[in-house]
Amino acid sequence: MRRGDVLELAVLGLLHEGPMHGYELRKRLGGMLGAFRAFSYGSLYPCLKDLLARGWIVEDGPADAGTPALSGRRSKIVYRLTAEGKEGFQALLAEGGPTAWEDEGFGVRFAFFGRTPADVRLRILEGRRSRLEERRSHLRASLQRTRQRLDSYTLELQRHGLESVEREVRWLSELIATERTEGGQWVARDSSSTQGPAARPATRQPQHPQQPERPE
Amino acid sequence: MRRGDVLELAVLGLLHEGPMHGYELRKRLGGMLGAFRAFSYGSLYPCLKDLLARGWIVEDGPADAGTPALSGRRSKIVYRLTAEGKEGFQALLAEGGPTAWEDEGFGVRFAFFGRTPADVRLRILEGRRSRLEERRSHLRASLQRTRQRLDSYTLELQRHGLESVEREVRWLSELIATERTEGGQWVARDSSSTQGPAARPATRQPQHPQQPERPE
DNA sequence: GTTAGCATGTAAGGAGTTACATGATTTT
DNA sequence: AAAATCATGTAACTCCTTACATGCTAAC
Repeated sequence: MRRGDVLELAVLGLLHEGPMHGYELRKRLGGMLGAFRAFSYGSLYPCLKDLLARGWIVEDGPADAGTPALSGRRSKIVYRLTAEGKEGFQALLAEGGPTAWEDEGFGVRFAFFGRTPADVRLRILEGRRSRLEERRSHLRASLQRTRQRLDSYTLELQRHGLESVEREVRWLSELIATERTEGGQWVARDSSSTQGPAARPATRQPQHPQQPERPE
Repeated sequence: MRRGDVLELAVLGLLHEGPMHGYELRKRLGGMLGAFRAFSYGSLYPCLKDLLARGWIVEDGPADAGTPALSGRRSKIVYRLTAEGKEGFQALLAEGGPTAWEDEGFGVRFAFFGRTPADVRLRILEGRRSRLEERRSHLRASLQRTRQRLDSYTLELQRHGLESVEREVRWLSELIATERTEGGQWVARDSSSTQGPAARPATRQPQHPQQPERPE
């Protein structure tokens, strides 16, 4: 059955912020990346079941300890991360496998960079960048080849795609540079020290001056 | 069984350029959008089987009529689009359902705009744009809400995501403007008249003159 | 003559969605 | 007291990938 990497990672990451029940998790999931699709309950609940079975999370007594009026009966099931869960989360993050450079896999991992050791962060950013550089050269080659032979819309699509990829590569390069200079030795220890390097990577000019694009 | 919209559409679209066998189709599929993932044979061949059963494509005698040395025995199975196939293709394009505004669904449809009636093109572009505008306002709201409370990486991710979406909306708006002024009444009639409106939408300076390097 | 690449398939399974079924709580 | 929304789940289905199985043809 093996639940999906992305969803599992996201759930574990969110539960670092404190115990939560399924419904709430799903909403937070939707908001996380903005563009991230919101994982239906049909995926979420089975995923929670798996994590429970593995002992990475446990059902909690009402974490609404403050709120009155729900004494004996509880309709919410609140999940809390266990020590094993935290370990598993770190292991998944560090895994770096091919899933970590793909769009979604990268997105979730980046979202939890605040809890990720510096070396792993760098590895993921660089892996993602080379993935995109591959895509870029593929697109460039395709544009060269087909220059004349293709109809205008296909061309426009490829041109726009190429621009997007180039933009993303520049973004990653900036982030990597920042990590290299600032983020050298910081490592997460526990959930209270949620503080990475400075907010924005270096200075960000409106126009990208020259940037020879890092040919490989 | 109902094969997937995207793959089916892509196959039908590609076959408009002339008969092709599976292996070749798969390669073209990979190149189409550049970023488009390359659909494994495990999806492609069953899809072809479905289309065949529906009568939208037929097996052709060796369309390598020119090449010698493959007389009686053929190892390639060449597929050709039927009239029903062309009709079905147009119907799928025009469908406009929610799938048409999603990333992949939009991508394929755009790639075949050269064969799409002007009114359908406009509808798809506008649908896509409002989809992205939704995403944009969602992201903006999220950024407002969480300004302080979130760690720097999550913030940076959302900021970058928002910029991407805004860029995409501008692109679509340019395209829509061009369609409105130039592409008024053009409609595809048959596969020979593969010519939409002018190549690039409106004016777009060649800011990056040529790609000098092209690594790989 | 054997490796490499072309070419066609199938079976099993992974990852997720939709649609459904159910009940509790809050709002109107 | 009805309607909305919160909350939890399951079964069936979709779409696609991986891994396998097979044979042809070209190149070295």
